[in-house]
Amino acid sequence: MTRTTIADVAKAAGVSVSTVSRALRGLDRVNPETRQRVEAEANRLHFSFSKSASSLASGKTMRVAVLLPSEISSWFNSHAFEGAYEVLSAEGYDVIPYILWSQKELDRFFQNLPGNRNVDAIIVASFDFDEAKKQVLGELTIPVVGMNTPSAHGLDAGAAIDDIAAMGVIVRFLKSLGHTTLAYVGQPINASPFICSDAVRENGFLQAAEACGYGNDDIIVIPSLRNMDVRNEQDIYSGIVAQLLSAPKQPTGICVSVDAAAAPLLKELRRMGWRVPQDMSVVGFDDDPSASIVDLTTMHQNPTEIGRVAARKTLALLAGETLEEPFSIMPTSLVLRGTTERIG
Amino acid sequence: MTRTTIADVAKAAGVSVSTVSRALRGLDRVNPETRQRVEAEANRLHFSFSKSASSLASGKTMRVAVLLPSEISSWFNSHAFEGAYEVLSAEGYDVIPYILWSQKELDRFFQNLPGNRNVDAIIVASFDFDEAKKQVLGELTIPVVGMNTPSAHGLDAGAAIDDIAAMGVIVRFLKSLGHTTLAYVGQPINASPFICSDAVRENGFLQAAEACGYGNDDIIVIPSLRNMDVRNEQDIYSGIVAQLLSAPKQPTGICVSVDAAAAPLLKELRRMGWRVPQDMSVVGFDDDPSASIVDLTTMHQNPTEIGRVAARKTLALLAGETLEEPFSIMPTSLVLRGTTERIG
DNA sequence: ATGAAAGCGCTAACAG
DNA sequence: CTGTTAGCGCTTTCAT
Repeated sequence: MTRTTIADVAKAAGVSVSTVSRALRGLDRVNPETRQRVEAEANRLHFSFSKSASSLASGKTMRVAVLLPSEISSWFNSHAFEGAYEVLSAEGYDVIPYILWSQKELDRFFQNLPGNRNVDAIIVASFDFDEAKKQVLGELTIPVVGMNTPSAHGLDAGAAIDDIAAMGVIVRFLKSLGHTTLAYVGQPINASPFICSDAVRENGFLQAAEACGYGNDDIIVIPSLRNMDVRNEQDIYSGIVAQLLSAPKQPTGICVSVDAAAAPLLKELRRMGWRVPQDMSVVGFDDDPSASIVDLTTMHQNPTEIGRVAARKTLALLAGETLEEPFSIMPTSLVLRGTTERIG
Repeated sequence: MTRTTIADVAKAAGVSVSTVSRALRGLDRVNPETRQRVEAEANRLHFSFSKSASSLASGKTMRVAVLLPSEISSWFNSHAFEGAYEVLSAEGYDVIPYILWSQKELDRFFQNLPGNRNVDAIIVASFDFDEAKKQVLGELTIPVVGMNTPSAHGLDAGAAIDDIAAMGVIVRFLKSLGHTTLAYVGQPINASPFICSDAVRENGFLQAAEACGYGNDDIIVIPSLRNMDVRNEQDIYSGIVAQLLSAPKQPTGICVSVDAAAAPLLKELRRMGWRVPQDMSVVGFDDDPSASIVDLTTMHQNPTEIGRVAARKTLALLAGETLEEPFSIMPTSLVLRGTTERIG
């Protein structure tokens, strides 16, 4: 399996390198017979193009970067990545994840990628950037597309759900069930310094609650614990339950910002003797596999599809097209399961 | 953000390209002052290397491919990938997933990658290859490392759990609990034509059962349904439960090949009126998040660590080192939770 | 329809 | 310590 180059194929087929190049890439202006011969030789010699050489010569890298905050193993990230991969790989692109755990790595990424065309496009998942970064992104000549990024600034396109509207649906649903006191529980364990759909959702909760006539005393917000010392999960959730139960007005309708936090919270709530849904309704967000396991009422979203749509926009942009609708709002829907019930 | 090349930096710093190259790559034989000046200019001009040019010139791509069967969003795959990413990216490598859903894509991968150094190494997750592929892999001059691949043939190194031994532990545990009739439930929904830890585990179950003195009538195996028509999940699992309950000798100890299948199975079992663990013990495999949610006794493994170890071996191989222990057995441990109980 | 030639941006000896 | 000289393997005009 010694490395064979296009020159080897050319020699074997008795043609020039450029002919081989054209033939193998399916360009026109090459005699069918010649093409056949070339293809046969290429095959025989196990030839394949060197991506580096191709991209150096052509200026196209056939690679797109996908920026992920914190981890690729989370439900959202892995599915969004997969959706993007699915459509991009079909067009021959390599899709390279860049997992950015910290600000430092973000900086490193920004320092290396932009300048010299190392990728043809960038897809960004979930996180928001500071103004300086947005600036840089905006100046980039390659397409930058978002997947559930909270802001469009600096991006050429994007696909995202409407967190604000979705939280509105949840709040109104809870109100319709007769809950007069509501709580919002932020993602308890959140290592990433970037993700902020959490903040957006909290905002949506607050707005909707106000619009629905809930007073300041009728709502309680338990924020994300970003910089806390490491404790075991159990402690974290019982702490949250403690806050919930010790509120002046005990909430009966709980919005949890992500399903992943809902399962342990439910368990803790029940351990403390509360009955869900009889005493308390709980609504999650995502509809990940854990939601169906614990029979959680939750806001459904489809990250795979978000990834696909983002990738399609990327492809269009790469093809030089102008998007009629650069930023798409992806659908979301409330799935009613067993953790919510009419109160009273 | 116009593309600046190493030549621009050289001109700006008043030195030659090769000096810039040396300076920026941290090689010795460059005057500290010169280096400073070069770095300053590079910074000012937002210079960064073109990977394509570097790899074309140096022969190193600084990229490693990770072959994944079916999906990157599964618990095992996403974590194994992440582990590999973690150690590889720290050394400056891009790590590129290749998700192979079908034989066709596997073929395409084999056709494109091997010949011309497009990656420096390949890491393969979970799946086994046919002899022809192993042959090709073996002939490859770049390192090929496995993560939980059932066979070592064609690989230069690997990190994997011992499925056979782990199943032995499960079977003996169930026996110790007094279960006289056992069942093995294969992964019910399995689109991939490659994964086969399933088959290996089934094998391990059979071997251990025999070794423990279980007769042919004392065990029942419900195989993976690979090529079945699409049905809803519910139906699939109730079908399994039906098989379990209609067996001549009804099993009381159930081994499920993956946790992901255990949660729905448990639900279905209970829906049919069976009490777990009182009437039946259920043991899973993986210890993924669903296991702790449903309080499942299961065999724990750490895919992230498997990915890390595989990546470290890859790095060592890339550095030309000879591994003292090319193939490592990764630890596994039975986690006792609430779905198992002494029978009778 | 095909070939020749000039790079793409960088690394790697080899001189100096 | 630094510059010169060749390529790496391919694409791309431009001729023919």
